[in-house]
Formats: sequence, C-alpha cells, structure tokens
Amino acid sequence: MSVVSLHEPSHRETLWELEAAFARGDTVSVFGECTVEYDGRAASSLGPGARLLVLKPDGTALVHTDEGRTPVNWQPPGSEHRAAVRDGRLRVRSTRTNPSETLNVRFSAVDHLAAYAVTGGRSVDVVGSEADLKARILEEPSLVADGFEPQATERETDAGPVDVFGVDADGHPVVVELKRRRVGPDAVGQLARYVSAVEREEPDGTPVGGVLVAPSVTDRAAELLAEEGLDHVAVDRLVAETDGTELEETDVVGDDDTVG
Amino acid sequence: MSVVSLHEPSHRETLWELEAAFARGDTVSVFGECTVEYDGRAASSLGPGARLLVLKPDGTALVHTDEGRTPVNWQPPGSEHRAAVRDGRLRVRSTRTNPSETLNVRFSAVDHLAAYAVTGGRSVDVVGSEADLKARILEEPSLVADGFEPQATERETDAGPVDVFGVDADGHPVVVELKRRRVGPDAVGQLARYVSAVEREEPDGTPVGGVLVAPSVTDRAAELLAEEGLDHVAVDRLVAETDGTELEETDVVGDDDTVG
DNA sequence: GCCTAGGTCCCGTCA
DNA sequence: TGACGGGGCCTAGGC
Repeated sequence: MSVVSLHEPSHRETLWELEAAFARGDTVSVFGECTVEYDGRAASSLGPGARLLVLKPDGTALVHTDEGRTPVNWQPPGSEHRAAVRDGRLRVRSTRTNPSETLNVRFSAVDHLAAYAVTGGRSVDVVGSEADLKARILEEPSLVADGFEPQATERETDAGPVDVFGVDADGHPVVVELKRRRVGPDAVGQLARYVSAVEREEPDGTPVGGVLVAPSVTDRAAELLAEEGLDHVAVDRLVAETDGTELEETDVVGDDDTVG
Repeated sequence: MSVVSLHEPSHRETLWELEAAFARGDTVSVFGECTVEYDGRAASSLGPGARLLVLKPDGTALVHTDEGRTPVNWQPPGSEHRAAVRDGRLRVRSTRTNPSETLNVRFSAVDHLAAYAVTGGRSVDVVGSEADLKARILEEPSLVADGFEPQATERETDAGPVDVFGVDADGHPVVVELKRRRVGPDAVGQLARYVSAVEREEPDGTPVGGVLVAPSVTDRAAELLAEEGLDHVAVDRLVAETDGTELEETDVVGDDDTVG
C-alpha cells in the first residue's frame, strides 16, 4: 500500500493533498499547531496547541491531544470534511446535519501529513458480552432459579424490552435483567421498571418476580434490591470461565528485540 | 516542532523509532498491515487489514479502521506500550492492570510512522452541559414550578444523589432530575428511584414531588411519568438559547481556496 | 481504590 | 427515522 506523506508542508500543499486524499478515500493523519472550535449539541473552544487530527473517508473527524482515549473534539461518521486556506491559516471544517454540528480546526502550521488507504476487516467478535450471558442462561435456566423456565427474550413491556422473561416453579412470571459486569443502582431501577410494567399487565395480585443476573452488585444496589423485593444471582463473566491464556502463550519469556 | 517520519521502514527501523518516540514522550501514528488481539474485560480478534495505530505518551493506544468514531480496538490511558520484533513481524503490545488487559497489534508491514510532540491545551470548556442547566434552574427556580425553592444540589439519598432538591409552594419536598437532552424511560426510572428514597425518609404520608427537567421526553417516558405521578418541565437547551452563530460568522460566503 | 452519574457519549437493532 | 439499551463504554467528582 502506498502512503503520501508531507513534511512541514505549506498550507497550499496541505490543501492540495487533503483534496487528493478525500478523493481517494484515504484516511489522513495531520500533526500541527491548531485551535479547535465546536458548535452543535454543545459548544466548545480549544486554544492553540500541537495536536493530531485524523480524518476518515466515512466523515469521522478526531482531534487528539497527548492524553486520553477520548478525542478532545470530534465529529461523528457521516460528516463532510472540507479544507480551505483563510487568513493565512489552514482550516479543516467538518459539518453534519441532524443534529446540525460544526467542527472547525484551524492550523497555524502543519508539521506533518500522511494519507493512507485504510482497508480490511472493521468489526471484531467480542466475547464476553451480555448476549453471551443470555445464551448461558437459556442453556442452563436453573442458574436463575430452581425450576425457572424461560419463555421469551426481549419481551416488550410498557417500560421497554425485558432481557429474559419466564415463569418460576410456581408458574408465576419472572423478569430477568442481565448485566455483564458489576452493577449499581441504575440496573436495579431498570429491573424495577420492568417488574412494575409486568405487574400492571397481570391480573391484580399476581406476584411478579425480578432477578438481576450480574457478577456482583454494589452495596447500595443490594439495599435497593432488598427494598424492592428483587433478587440477585451472581454469575461470573463468561470470559473468565474460558481458559483465557491464548494471548499469553504467544509471549514467551525472555523477549529479544524488545523496547519500551 | 519537529516530526520524525519513516516511509515504509523495516521492522528494525520502526522498533528503533518507537523506542525513541516513547523516550521523548511523543505521540505516534503508524499506518500498516496488521492483526489485532485483545484480552481483558472481554476478548476479541481482528484479522489482517490496513489500519491506523495511535500511541500516546500517557499509555493510550488506539487502533482505527477507515470507519467509525470508536476505535476498533484500544487500550485506555495508564497502559504500557512495548514493541518487539517476533517471527518476522513487528509487535506492539500495550498492557495494563486492574483490570488486567492486553492489546496486541502485529504488523506484517509498516507503511508509515510519524512521531510528534503533541502539547498544549487538553481540556475544553463545553457549554450546554447539565451543569449549565442546573445553574439556570438555580437562577430561576420558578422554571421548575411556581414557588419552588431549591434547598440543595447533589443531595444524597439511599438511591443516589439528587440533582436539585427543594420544597414547593406548600412546603412539600420536591426532587428535580436534570437532563440536557431528550430522555427516555431510564431517566424516569432514575427520578422515580430518588422520589421513592426521599419518601422512605419522610414521615408517613408526606407527599414528595418529582420533576424531570429536560428539553423533551419520549412517548414511553411520558407514560411512565404519568403512571408514577411525576412531572415533566420542558426547558430548552442552553446552547440553543444563545445566539449560536459565532462559528458561522467566521465563514464568509464565497470561499476561495476551498476543497472537499 | 470504589461508587455514582454524565456524555457533543457511540453504536447496533428493531419497530 | 426515532427509540431504546449495551458498552472492553470513558471520564469526572466524591469519599
């Protein structure tokens, strides 16, 4: 694959290469001194500094500082990138509609630009998601409660879709909410909402059970569960149950040629 | 500022330059053909493809494809980057503890590398946050209800902190939940949790009001509010109330030197 | 360190 | 298209 890279280009050179890169569908990285302004769902302004700007062919724009996983400013996919030279500065503007948002990056100097055709697989199979937990529960419903029988997943209620819905050993409805990680009060509120919604559907007086399936719960969540008469079932994360040593095996001790 | 850039470097050259960049505290962008493996809170594997790898001096690692604002794989700040040549491939590994996580990027070929000292302001003042909405409410409490008197913000309850707590014209407690954007059932659940918690604290029978302050609510959220006896007050987002045309004014019609 | 909730959350999925 | 909830969410603020 070929890369186009410019070292300390003039604004005109940068402009030209950005145009070419957009036309090719390349992904572009730009290092330089810039200010950033954003206006849309919120608004922000960022003073001068040396930063990394990444522009993707799908309309994504990312402004990164030297810290943090989250870009300091950005524009989501679907935006439109345009570049121009104004007032002696290179301006890269990315706009989108619905909601209407504008990102404005103004470079006083561009120190480096690289354009490259990024291709290949984009999605990863993530193991250990809530979907995996659901499969595990459906495979072994007794994990939820002895005699529990699942009847539906994503069952709709007035309060939203229930992860797993079924009946207990007595035939009473049970709402199951699944979480892949330790949960706090919000998850209890979610489960309580679903239970209330099902109770409203049922004939008066029918008891409706609620079970929160998660690796663990915070103290406050436990209190709220007790107050609401709901249950918690601890189920370890699936990824922990597998022999997760594959990555390690590739890393033999005694590395040569190692830095960092 | 100076940039070091390598065009189609050998693995040894890449290794050397990565070591130097890490030592200098530079931010690095690498374009090349790679596979990615991740193991930690979840696990994933990404087949061969041309991608962008960004390495920051704070330990952040980002693997980007040509689509999406979210990196296809990453490592959060605080991780440790190491590079090595193994089996004819350049391996960049980023690890962290608590939780224990490993990101493994293996390059069959590096097409471009650039290292640069990213510096300057990192944080932006975002206007239009929930904090701004709170200030607006405290400034003009009648927006919540005629005669509403705020008494505390972030008041603690058994169910978590209440955004704004006060009393209505009759002296009865009122719980206010603020949202900067249109809300769904989850926000209603949150408000209901807080109201229930305050009711538990109060002498039996004391009515406790609940008000959701948000630009708008979904139909389902409105139903749930009604069922819970809670109120909604529509307050437009603050950013919309300002003359949000600053960015536009800088963009005079009839751009010269515009591409894209 | 954990807990709690916000976020320009992003993102997929489904009605 | 909007709505709804998951996420390796990330991040800030308390305790």
